[in-house]
Amino acid sequence: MPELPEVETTVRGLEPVLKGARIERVTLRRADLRRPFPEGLGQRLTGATVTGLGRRAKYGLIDTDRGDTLVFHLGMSGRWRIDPEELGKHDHFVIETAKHRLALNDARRFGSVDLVPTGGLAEWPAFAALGPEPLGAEFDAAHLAQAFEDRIAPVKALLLDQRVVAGLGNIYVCEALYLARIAPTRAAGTISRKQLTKLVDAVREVLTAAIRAGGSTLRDYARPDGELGYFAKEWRVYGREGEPCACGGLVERRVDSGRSTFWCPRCQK
DNA sequence: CGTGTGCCCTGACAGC
DNA sequence: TGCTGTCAGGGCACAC
Repeated sequence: MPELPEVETTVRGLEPVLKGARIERVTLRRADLRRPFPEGLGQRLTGATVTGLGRRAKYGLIDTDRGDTLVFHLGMSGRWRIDPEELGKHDHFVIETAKHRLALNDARRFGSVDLVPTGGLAEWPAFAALGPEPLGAEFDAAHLAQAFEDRIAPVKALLLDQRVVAGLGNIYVCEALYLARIAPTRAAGTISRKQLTKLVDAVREVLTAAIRAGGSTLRDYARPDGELGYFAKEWRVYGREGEPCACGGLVERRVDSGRSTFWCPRCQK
């Protein structure tokens, strides 16, 4: 369930297990995910020591002492399993240290793994065009005003555009728009500065709360059969079609090119 | 360029 | 150990 908070949760779960550890063995159990694994990935990682972990947008970062960063994306169904008792058919990429075995499990294989020079991450093609981190100082009303200027596209579509802001996905965009009382179909360029400020606050609030809730799933992540999912009970509109909103309206759902949007037409304008 | 659509892949459900 | 249809957090190629 990987949007920014889930990737952040994943990275925080991996950190105590990987940081400072030497990678003793790497196993590729198939040739690709969304794309082929990088050439020589196993050799290039084996023997390296993990110096730190991080996150950019929805990508997890594992830095090594060889000057390379392992960049992983969880796609739709990816997750790391820590010390699984046995490997399953979707455990495609396995890293072993002296103490632990980590398996990147991804049933739908929309995820990816890359090895990028740490110093060149910012220029790496997938990162070069990314917008600011939504929890960082660069993401503010002025930034959105510039990104939305003269745009007639629905605000939801622009918030999902990683070039505008990096890390939001379908769920948290719905949630943030709800908190900001902005209709997802609203033409982005017509939103007032005051509402943009509210939207920035809403994005931050939703993500922060989700990361906080994700913290409670860290323990689960550390289990071999770790399942996710305490975030769902905090959703205000996502997955709640037909349920009452606090304003007295009913949550509606619409589908655009196969993707669901949930919102309350009564209080989101 | 901006905008909208469809596809990659597998599994979980609901309904029959 | 049914079957079929629908849906799922992302990202990208492509058409207009």
